[in-house]
Amino acid sequence: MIVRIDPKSNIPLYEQIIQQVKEMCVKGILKPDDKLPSVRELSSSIVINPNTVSKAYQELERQGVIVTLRGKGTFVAEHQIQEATEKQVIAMKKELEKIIIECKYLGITIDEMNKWVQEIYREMREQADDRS
Amino acid sequence: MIVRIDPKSNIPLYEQIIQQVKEMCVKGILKPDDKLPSVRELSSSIVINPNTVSKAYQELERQGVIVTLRGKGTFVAEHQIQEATEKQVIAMKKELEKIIIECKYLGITIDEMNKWVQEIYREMREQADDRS
Amino acid sequence: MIVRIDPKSNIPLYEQIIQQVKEMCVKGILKPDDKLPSVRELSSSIVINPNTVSKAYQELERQGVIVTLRGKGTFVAEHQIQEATEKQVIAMKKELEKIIIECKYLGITIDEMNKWVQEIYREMREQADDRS
Amino acid sequence: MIVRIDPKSNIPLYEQIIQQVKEMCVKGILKPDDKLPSVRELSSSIVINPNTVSKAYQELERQGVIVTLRGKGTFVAEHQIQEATEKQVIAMKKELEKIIIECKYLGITIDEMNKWVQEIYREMREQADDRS
DNA sequence: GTGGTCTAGACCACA
DNA sequence: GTGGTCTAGACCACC
Repeated sequence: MIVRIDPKSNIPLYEQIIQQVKEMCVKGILKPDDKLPSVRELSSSIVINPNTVSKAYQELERQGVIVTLRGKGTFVAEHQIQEATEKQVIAMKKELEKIIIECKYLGITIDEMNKWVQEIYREMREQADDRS
Repeated sequence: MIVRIDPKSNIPLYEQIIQQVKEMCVKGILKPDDKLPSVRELSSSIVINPNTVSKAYQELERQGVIVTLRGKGTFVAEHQIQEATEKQVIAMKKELEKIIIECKYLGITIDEMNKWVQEIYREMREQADDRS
Repeated sequence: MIVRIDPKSNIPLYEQIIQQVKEMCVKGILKPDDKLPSVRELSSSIVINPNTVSKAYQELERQGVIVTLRGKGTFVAEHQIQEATEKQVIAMKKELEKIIIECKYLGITIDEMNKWVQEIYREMREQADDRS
Repeated sequence: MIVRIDPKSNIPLYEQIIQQVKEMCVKGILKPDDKLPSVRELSSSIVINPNTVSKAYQELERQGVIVTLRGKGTFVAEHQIQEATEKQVIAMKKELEKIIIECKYLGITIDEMNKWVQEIYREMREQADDRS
């Protein structure tokens, strides 16, 4: 499992890890029951503090993305479809609106954005298929 | 101009102001040359520190959304479509991907997201038309 | 707000803080909008690391017990009645069963336990009334 | 003797075994002088490390729940009602309070909890009667 | 070996 | 002033 961290980003390191793990799960690069690198392994491989990795793993577990088996390690959980709460839906919508407004200012058209969405979705499907 | 701030949100107050001003500009609620409330007016109306409003205005001016004329006040700038740099495009794409992944985990389908995009765009057009 | 920590307990320090804050909220010692001591204040008053207090506060916020206002501090949230999920109900039931079994081994009768429950409940009501 | 282990639980495996054995004793599924499976038998049947089972058995013996007769095997001990020390009583009370507070936050009423207690007690009696 | 917790101390953004 | 993040390094329980 390859994780790429940008220490200059304003996104917290642990958040970057969370996002990448989720991305890999969605894209099928990580499949249920796959073992994640141990806290120490990952922290030394990307040269950050073990605590930071630990925090990321704990949050991922809280979200049900991974499970930790005592003394054995950390594993990708079974995919479970959650039911989004209304709050969460509103939040996502707001996020989307934010992006659209930003794109408008950057002169990016809705057509371009639609193309991106298709791309992203295609990538998710393809990679998932490759591995199944 | 009505600004709604949520002090409990994890989004910085000054960021919330920036977003709302930009949103109003894009939706046509604020038009070029419209006058914005002064820092003191706005800060007292939403009960936050004037420094926070000031910071928001400064950032908005830096982005070319508004202009301040010394002694006259702050006004909405002429809409100028920027040319997005490659970095910015990649950033927006990444943001979009992040949302899509998140929605996937929340059980929100791509169709629903597409509907949202249509909604948001329609809202932007309609309100802009009302005012033109 | 007085917090008592037992560093010898096998319960994590941050957990002890969480429990005590919740207890004080339920008993009415802490009321909505009351300000909690800052991370630094509390950590120095009970002589533990600020990170530990921070972790407790973050978890409390995640649970909706408290809210943090950026740069202002941490406050007791409005009481909101959650809807327990089935999983949570089963977990609580299991916990209760565990205690009952343990009590059985210790020769504690069900009548004694019932008395405890009454006591605990009375304490919660009384203190809440005192403050309202 | 059927033991069900959840490796994903945050409760240590050896603790889960202890709890289940005690539960079965209290419910009358296991009676004094009943033979328990050997460490190897149990460890292979629930697919965990023999050391873990061994640890559980040792702790159960320490608590006087079971006895091991060298060369013969492990057996359920005579039920002996202990005299609870004050420390233990306080600890159980605290545990109970913790649960009640938690339930309060989950919107579970005291009436519901009382029903649970009745249920649990009934189950303990019935199964004990079946076997006597 | 694994993850969980804690300390000591630092820097940063926010208000 | 506030909380949020991160590092460096330690100890512990569990398997």
